[in-house]
Amino acid sequence: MEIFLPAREPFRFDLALKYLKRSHDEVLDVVHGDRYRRAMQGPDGPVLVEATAAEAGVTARVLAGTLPEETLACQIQRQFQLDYDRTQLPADDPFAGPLVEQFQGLPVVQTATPFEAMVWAILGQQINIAFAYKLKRRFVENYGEQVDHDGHTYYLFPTPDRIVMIDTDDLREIQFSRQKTRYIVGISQAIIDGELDFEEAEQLDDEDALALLQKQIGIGRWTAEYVLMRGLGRRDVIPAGDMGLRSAVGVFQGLPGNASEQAVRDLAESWRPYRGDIAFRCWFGFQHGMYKRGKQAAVVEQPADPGSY
DNA sequence: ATCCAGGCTCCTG
DNA sequence: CAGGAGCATGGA
Repeated sequence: MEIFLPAREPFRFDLALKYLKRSHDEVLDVVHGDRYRRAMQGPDGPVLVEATAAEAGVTARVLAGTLPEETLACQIQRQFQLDYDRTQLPADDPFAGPLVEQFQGLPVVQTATPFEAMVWAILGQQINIAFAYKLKRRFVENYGEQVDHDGHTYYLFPTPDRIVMIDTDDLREIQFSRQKTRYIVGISQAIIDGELDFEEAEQLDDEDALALLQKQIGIGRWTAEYVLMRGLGRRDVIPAGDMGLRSAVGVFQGLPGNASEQAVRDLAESWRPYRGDIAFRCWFGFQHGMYKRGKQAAVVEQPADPGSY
């Protein structure tokens, strides 16, 4: 089975893949050349799906297992925001403009599920990204179901049911801190108990959804905002407390250090209602060597060749 | 060794 | 209610 999914222009699948290639330790969103592959849960068990660029869109197919065509379409469409309008981003803004222009067509690449976004955000709290990826890799390889195809192993993200069964000492063993362990097991249990429901959050406006998520221990403002932005497709939510954003804004404003969270929020006011799109592009730019100190603030170079990281 | 990294909780004043 | 200490863990 193979289906064509049209994308609203501008859209660049290759840029999305570039974002996904940011770590060698990424084991969920696998990129082989120009192919995106991902294992996920289907109605009849694990499946492996693939997506590649096509003329004015994306082609999606199932490589292993079975999945209803509509489910496949929805998933890929959601992960790559194929139907989002990217023509109204703030092109004239001094900070956002270069990001809008240089990364035209880049969607806010979504995680396969909101749950995955939340766990990933917790893993990323207060540690460097490279190490966060290592933690995720060990976590996924140890506790995720696997799908073998073409001599390669693909992983599903661990489920809440599986996570609450894990001996917490085993998580310490793979270098999870006590807090991360507690937070991740906690939200897994909350999902099982129906206390935390992403479909419920889906129905709420940004403010209320953020408040709902923040009721969980370990989910502060940054994490909640991250989940809305990367897992629930909300375009106007920005994790302004983020170190990367604060650093980028600090460079932009010519400060000796990072900008404050408030300064990021203030600057982002003019990006409404696409603050999330700009924040994501800022991360992408950061990933590609923008925002180096010493450069004239508003001048942003053409992104350096990626793939090295 | 020292400081920092895609924060959070909890306790002060 | 804002601000900060304390936390927890590895990497540069």
